[in-house]
Amino acid sequence: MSGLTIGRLAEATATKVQTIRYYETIGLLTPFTRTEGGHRLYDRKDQKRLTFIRHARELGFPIEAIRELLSLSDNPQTSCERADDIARRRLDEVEQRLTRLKALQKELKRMVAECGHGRVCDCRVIEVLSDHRLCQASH
Amino acid sequence: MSGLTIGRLAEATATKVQTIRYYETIGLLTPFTRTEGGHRLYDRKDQKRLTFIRHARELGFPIEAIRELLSLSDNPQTSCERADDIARRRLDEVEQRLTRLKALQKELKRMVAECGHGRVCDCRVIEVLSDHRLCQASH
DNA sequence: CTTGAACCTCTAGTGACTAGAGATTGTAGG
DNA sequence: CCTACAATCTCTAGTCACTAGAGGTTCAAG
Repeated sequence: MSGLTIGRLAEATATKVQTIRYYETIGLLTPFTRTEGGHRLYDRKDQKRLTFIRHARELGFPIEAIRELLSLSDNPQTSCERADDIARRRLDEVEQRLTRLKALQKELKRMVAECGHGRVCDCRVIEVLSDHRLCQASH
Repeated sequence: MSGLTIGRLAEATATKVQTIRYYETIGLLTPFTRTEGGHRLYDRKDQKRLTFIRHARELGFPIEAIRELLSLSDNPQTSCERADDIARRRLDEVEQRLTRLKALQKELKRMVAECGHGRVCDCRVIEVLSDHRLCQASH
């Protein structure tokens, strides 16, 4: 009997069993076959595909982008312009988030640093939250 | 007739009408009264409360944390230790995300930079996604 | 008194999983 | 061959913080 069970595949790719099944329901990853009893069986190709999916997810690509990247990957002769495009868009997003998070970090740091550890009525954390004008960074 | 309608409150706080209603269903913000016909009416205190909520959301505090911060704010004589704690936890989260996003940024930048704009079979984007070992940063 | 904007409630959808119930299958040991 | 029991199956619902829309009612201006 060749093929990995869903449990083994989950182990091999550090993915939860339910997640793998979820990818099947949304049409991202179908097991190459099933046992007579209905258990899923995956082959090496499936495993590679899942690795690709997980890696892209780790980099924060949304499922729909991954769907497109997979279909590009399945057609190696096509131009890689779209892949490039998708990656660049993701990079833009990441950079926007970075900018925002840095502003948040600054503000939170200041709030925490200025808290005198006394009562709520004197608390800088509560005070700043009540009044945006007390913020220095824009967020 | 005193008080703001939901629409005016929405305008004043740059919040969507539905979002304000949502905050009511989860018990975060109740209008101080209603018209005979059932329309919500908000007062200044409600507006301040919503401002607090929105500001905290902008800083990424989850609703449950905001609920607690609000109740602290309503009891100014209590110690601000918890408020401090919540803010510090949020700061930790933000810093963790920053670290991760910086790693993603690095990896995506490299992917995009190394793409030769040719065919998919030679595409660095696709190649890196297929094989995590090609990544330099851990993510 | 009419018009039409603003409001009402209720339900369902988003993204990417995650959790659990209740039933079936696979496999190792006896 | 039988028995445990782990692993798997399907199906449904929950997560978070909204967002969108249907279908109906109220309010304010003219």
